[in-house]
Amino acid sequence: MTKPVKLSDVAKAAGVSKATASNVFSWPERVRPELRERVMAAARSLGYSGPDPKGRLLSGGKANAIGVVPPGAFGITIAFRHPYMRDFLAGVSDLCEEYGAGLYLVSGIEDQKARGIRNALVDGFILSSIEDVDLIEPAMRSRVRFVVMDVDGGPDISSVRIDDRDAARQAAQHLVDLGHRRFAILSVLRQSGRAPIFHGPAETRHQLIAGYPNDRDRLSGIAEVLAGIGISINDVPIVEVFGGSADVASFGGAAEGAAMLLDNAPEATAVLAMGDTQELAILAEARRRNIAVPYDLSVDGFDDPPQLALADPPLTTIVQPTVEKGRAAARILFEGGPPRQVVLPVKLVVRSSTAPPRT
Amino acid sequence: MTKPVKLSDVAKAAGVSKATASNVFSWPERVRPELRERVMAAARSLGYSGPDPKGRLLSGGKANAIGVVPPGAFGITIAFRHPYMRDFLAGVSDLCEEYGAGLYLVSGIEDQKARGIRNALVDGFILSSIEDVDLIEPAMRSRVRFVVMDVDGGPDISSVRIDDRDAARQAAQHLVDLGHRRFAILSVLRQSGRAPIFHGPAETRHQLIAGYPNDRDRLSGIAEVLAGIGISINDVPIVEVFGGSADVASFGGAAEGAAMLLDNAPEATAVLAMGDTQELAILAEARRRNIAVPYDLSVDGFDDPPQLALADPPLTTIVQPTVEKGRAAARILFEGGPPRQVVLPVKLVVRSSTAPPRT
DNA sequence: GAAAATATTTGAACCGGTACAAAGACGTCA
DNA sequence: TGACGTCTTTGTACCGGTTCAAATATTTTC
Repeated sequence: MTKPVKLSDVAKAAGVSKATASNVFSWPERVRPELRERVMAAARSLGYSGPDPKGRLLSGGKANAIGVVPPGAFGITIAFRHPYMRDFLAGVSDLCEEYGAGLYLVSGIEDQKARGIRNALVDGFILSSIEDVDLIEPAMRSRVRFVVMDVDGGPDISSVRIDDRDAARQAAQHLVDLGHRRFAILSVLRQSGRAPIFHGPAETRHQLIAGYPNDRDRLSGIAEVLAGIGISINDVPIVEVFGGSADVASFGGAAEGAAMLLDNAPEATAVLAMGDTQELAILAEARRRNIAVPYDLSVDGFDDPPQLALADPPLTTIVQPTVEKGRAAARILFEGGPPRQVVLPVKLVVRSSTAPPRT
Repeated sequence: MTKPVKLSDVAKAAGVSKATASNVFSWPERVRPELRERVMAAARSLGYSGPDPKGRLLSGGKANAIGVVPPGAFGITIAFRHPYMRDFLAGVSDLCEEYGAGLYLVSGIEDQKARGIRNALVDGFILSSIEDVDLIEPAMRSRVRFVVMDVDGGPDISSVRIDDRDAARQAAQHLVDLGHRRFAILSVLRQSGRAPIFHGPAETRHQLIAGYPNDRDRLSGIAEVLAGIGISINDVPIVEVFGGSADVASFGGAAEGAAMLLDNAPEATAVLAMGDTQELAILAEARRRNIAVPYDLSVDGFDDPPQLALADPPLTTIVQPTVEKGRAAARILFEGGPPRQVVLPVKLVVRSSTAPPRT
């Protein structure tokens, strides 16, 4: 293994200073053509193919890449297997291409992630999921900019998220417009391994619920709409359940939660499921009980992996602008400037899981 | 913007040498606990959060990442949108996760790619497509290892590809077994913008064809099987056509090529399409002419994007072990050692586009 | 033709760490 | 007590470039 040629070797061979040799590659127009050609010739004959990015990087340069920290416990591979992540990253990659930057996927699961963040050679980060909130701390320590997805980290942290409250309003309003008056909510518990929790009537429900701010926002959006027709959110039965992934046939604990909800709220004509997994779980549980969706029960949810449209019946749901979320996050990183908080609008897609109540 | 703290600042603050401070972070067990704690305390109070990867990288370290150069003219975004690339990268990412390394997607289209390669901060590369053959040169100049996909670059270049000849044998044998005797071939021309070329009877057809070695291998696999039943490949009508992407509704020039083939080989009972786009194009053209597949014409192809299974009728085709290709390529990079050439087996998936000839 | 303006080239100081041999500290054994 | 082995710590030389002010050439200007 022969020692690799470096810039100073070329400079010496061409009889110029290192600085000049450097200019030949990085600022050719600053060097007299004759000399430039001499350096090039030397480089060619030594087999030098341009500055090593390692050196360039250290010397104040940019890595010319942004990093994405994939969510959850599956590591990088989820980036290519989960429909949401694929769309999201497609958006990120659009901007990377536009700015001629590379895209780096940070490996590591669980506690390894922080290490992955510290060691990544990038100019900025995207923490791609709400599950990464505990990575905000290490990300702030790292010396590069970053953007958090789905969380409002305050004015000092760049973030991109959807308008959860408005999303909930749209979903709830849709059911109200259909004539529903008796609701039940299957909410999200973001703690793996926790059993479903049933909440009967209670005061200030939407502040007590154990979810993330996003989930509280959704609840308060629902509360707002229901208040408009004289219903208090405090009277609506709620089950919180850890959802797992909609990709997993079992839906994690969501199946159990769905059963609990139907047990405790048999009078409901409409269920607001606050996640895609939850929505699929309710559908499955309803089928098991011979409850016809949407005739006996309307189901409306959040998020839209392909399964929802392919379900039977196709599920009404709130659709996130997933690709646009990726674009927005990357844009913040590339454009620089002070931290920004971007809130993107969502869209209610009415399919066939909602209908007027039977009565 | 305050100047970032560096290792030497910490060392000074703790009253130790830079080397000791470095050890505290990289080889803690080499430093006496008392001193270690003193350095850590200094680091904490200065807000230093561990060695900057930039410095570490330059100093002989590894980037701890491998790069993938996406094929074609779409840049990175194809990595998340093209079914083949998604599967391939899922395989690559499996290995990255296993080795705790990051995955870097190199941006740049066309001639920008070489620059992207030179500037990428990675320990190794995968040139992910046969379309990247012209990048082998720049890749060799770069100082890192690399693997080429789908091409046999000889013993000095690591490569991963499928057994094209055997794939063709399987496809041809399948048609022969069904009883077909009159064949036509829709081959691949890998030059964008070229018009389809019709090849009537000619000598040593499979050597003259203008394709890549892979396509020649496929032709010679077919030739071998046909020779077994007394048919010379030289008597089989062939159209070569640039395929474009199967994602594009128009199939690029493939539609034109399909028409040319059916015009010139009306007697054929079976078409061997040498690419997925070609197969879809033949199917579409047959439908336009009211030729029933598979009753009037059997169609067998290579590669298996989801469209093929969803086509009407579902298409018989050769399926590549796409994920495994990604794994194998990454494995070569991670395991190191001398260049290796990996050839993976393929599988014929019989669906509904092939049947015995009508006669 | 000389001073002034402009274009090139260069030396030296970083960029932020790691590696390794040599030096110093400490304990052990004869 | 002195030679010797083991642990720690340190000085110094890289890793491979970029940058910038100062030095040197080359043109312009009058």
